[in-house]
Amino acid sequence: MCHGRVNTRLPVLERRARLVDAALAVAEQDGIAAMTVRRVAEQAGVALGVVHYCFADKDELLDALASRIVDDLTGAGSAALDDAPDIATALAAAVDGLWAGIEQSAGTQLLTYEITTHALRTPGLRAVADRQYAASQAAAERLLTLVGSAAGASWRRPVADLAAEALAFVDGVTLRWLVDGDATAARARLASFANYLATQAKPSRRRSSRPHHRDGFRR
Amino acid sequence: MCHGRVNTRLPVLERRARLVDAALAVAEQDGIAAMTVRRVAEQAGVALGVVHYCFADKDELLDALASRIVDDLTGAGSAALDDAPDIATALAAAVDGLWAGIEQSAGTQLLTYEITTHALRTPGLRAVADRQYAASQAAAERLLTLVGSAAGASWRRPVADLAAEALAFVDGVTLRWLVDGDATAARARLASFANYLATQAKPSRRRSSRPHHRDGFRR
DNA sequence: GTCTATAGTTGGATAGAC
DNA sequence: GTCTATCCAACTATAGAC
Repeated sequence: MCHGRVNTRLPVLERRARLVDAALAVAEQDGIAAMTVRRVAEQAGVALGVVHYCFADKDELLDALASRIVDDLTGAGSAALDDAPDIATALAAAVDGLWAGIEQSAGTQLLTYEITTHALRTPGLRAVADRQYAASQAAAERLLTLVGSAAGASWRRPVADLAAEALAFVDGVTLRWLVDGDATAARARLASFANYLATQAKPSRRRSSRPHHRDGFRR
Repeated sequence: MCHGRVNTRLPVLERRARLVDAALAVAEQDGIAAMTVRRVAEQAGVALGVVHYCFADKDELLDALASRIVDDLTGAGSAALDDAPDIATALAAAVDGLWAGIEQSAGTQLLTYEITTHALRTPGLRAVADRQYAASQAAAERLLTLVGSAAGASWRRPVADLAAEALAFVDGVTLRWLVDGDATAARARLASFANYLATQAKPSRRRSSRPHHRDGFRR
């Protein structure tokens, strides 16, 4: 007979996954401080003890939650970019996609900041914060590389440096948006930074649709 | 008879100030979650009940703490800038001073992010986050205006916009520095943003403090 | 594997003595 | 104004029944 959809008697890994789902739901809604073992158990529809059976302690659950969020966020941001006539167009498209993803996940964004600060305060969770930034940095580098190739341009400075700067800016803009709720201003700020980034690229291959060429001089 | 230095029988306002001091010490050290009413009372050397006598509840104490931090941080950042030959020099000096202030107050910086996220999660503390950003925005505008006049330049775009962008960038750079501890990279990122800001200014008056005019022809 | 029951802490808040 | 004593709620974690 089929194994059915009942919640009881799940393999541990499956149970862990569902508990992380529950933890995410609670933390997204009411913040990291509200994510207690009790509420997670309640949200998952299991008894309190089950959580402690699947995770050594609360920190381990939080660690798993952080990994889950990192996977969700970096996985979502990897949509392909269409070819673009120039770097400004490609950057605008990238910013659009990026901001759309951010705007529809406000709770998760806020939660990310909460997890970062909490990890910095908790000795045993130091690796969590490192992982968050390593993943974000990698995603930013991937996106910039994609933008470059979509526009047929290359970057004048190391992509890692540009990605770090872009990441910092997006972080700051997002945090402020969470506070003031002004999405229009946030988008304008991102557009402004995209303008700056455009000055950091130079055409590296001839675009088929661009008859004229402009000479490159350094800085 | 003098009123002495004993801790007992203080006027309420003085007592409140000392409790905020204590709250700041605790929160800087161990984070906002560790800032319990009990620990604050202990740190201040008073009984638990005293805190509840001076503050209606914990949120009111936290509100006062947030105000205190905002005052400290924006007050510290208002050092005068010397006259500078050009905008790049003025910006470099401003960044130096800004970063020096940030680097020597890591605990407070982290605490600021914690307070922001906590305020966003707590309906009664919404005003706290708004106040933080209003003060930061004002300080950033003040600094940029100062930079402009020190270099005898004016900004091509509204100072408010540039300040908001600078604030976002500094926020993001600071948060990442708190995670990875790489002050050199942080400074490099700020310097890079200063370069961008320099392109947003144009000379508006002849420098007067120099008898020899090495004047600025724009290369 | 899952549940109930409970131990053991810690925290916010208040009442009432001094 | 300050302190002690106490209430009550919520939390983490574990032990042991099923």
